[in-house]
Amino acid sequence: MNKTKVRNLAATRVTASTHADPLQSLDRIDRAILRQLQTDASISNVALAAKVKLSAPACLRRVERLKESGLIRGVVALIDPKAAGAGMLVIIGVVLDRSTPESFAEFEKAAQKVAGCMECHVVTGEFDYFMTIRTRDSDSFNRLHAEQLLYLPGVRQIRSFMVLKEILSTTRFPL
Amino acid sequence: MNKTKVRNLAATRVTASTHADPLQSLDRIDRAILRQLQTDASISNVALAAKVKLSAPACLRRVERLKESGLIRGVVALIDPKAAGAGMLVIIGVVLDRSTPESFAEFEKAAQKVAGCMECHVVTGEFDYFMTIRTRDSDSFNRLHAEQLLYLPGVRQIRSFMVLKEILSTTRFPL
DNA sequence: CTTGAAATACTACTACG
DNA sequence: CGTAGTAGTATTTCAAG
Repeated sequence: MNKTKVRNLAATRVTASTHADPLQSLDRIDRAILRQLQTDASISNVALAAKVKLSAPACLRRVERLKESGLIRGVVALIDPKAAGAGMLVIIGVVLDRSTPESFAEFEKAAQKVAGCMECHVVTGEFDYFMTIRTRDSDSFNRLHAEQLLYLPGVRQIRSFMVLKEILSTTRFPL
Repeated sequence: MNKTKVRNLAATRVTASTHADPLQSLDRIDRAILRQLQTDASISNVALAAKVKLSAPACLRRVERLKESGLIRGVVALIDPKAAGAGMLVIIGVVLDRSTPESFAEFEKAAQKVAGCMECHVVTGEFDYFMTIRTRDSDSFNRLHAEQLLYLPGVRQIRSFMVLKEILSTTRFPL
């Protein structure tokens, strides 16, 4: 009885507050669901329900609540880069010529169109941007570098850090 | 009839060769499937089949083949970091004291245990490693920095690049 | 080796207690 | 939240290209 009350409260808080720390308002079961779905979301709802020791409808309701609350941003298939012929990863530090809003906007617009660009972030420190780019091999990166990166607008300097070994690369979020 | 021949060839190559460029051996339908699943894998198989203009069983077989071939590494739920109370992203460049195998191994082992560490790569250039870490805010990062990062084994220097704005962050692979 | 149609088994989903 | 019932889906079988 009391147990039920606590669960409802927890579930309500999720949908209510998107800010603060929504993670704190998740109970043990919600966390177990998120952990599982972050690892393998192709699991069926009944199997998931069994894992978290819940009935199927109750489990489904929680999953849908987590999606609607925005905590689960989406469910996607991950492609193995190496198998897809893009085993090379390069991290790029970019310094712009001028630090004007126009300069930044122009660069960002162009950067998103760079083939294989997976990430692009504005950062503090000695660089203006960090980008990560997936490509096939050093030849293809060299081509990309010469044909696209060097022509990005307003760029003063580009420093490339070739990734020799990927120790860790996860989409999983610690709960 | 020629069309069928090409498709068969394509499908065979996928399961056969994991190297080379498996993407080249995928036909139009496989690419459409991958594009869709990378965007939203929560779609039902019948809906996916309709999108790629195929019968449900045929579509399901292709999806399973793509999984078995390793091209689809997995299907996962993505959590919104901000909603999960980890809206801050920091990129860290690490320089080790000594460049010995033991030194690298020890660091890598410890780095994977850092709370919120999403990526860790060995790189060429002025750094030995790049790591990306998700955390709540500057306070929590400062704590992490003082309590964990500074105690990573064999570290000579750590340079932090705070991410001010995430322009692009995708798991989607260009096909 | 693939495709699509039909049949079966299972699952998601709804209504209700 | 759980139980029971319904609708829809995944999955297998099989015949055909």
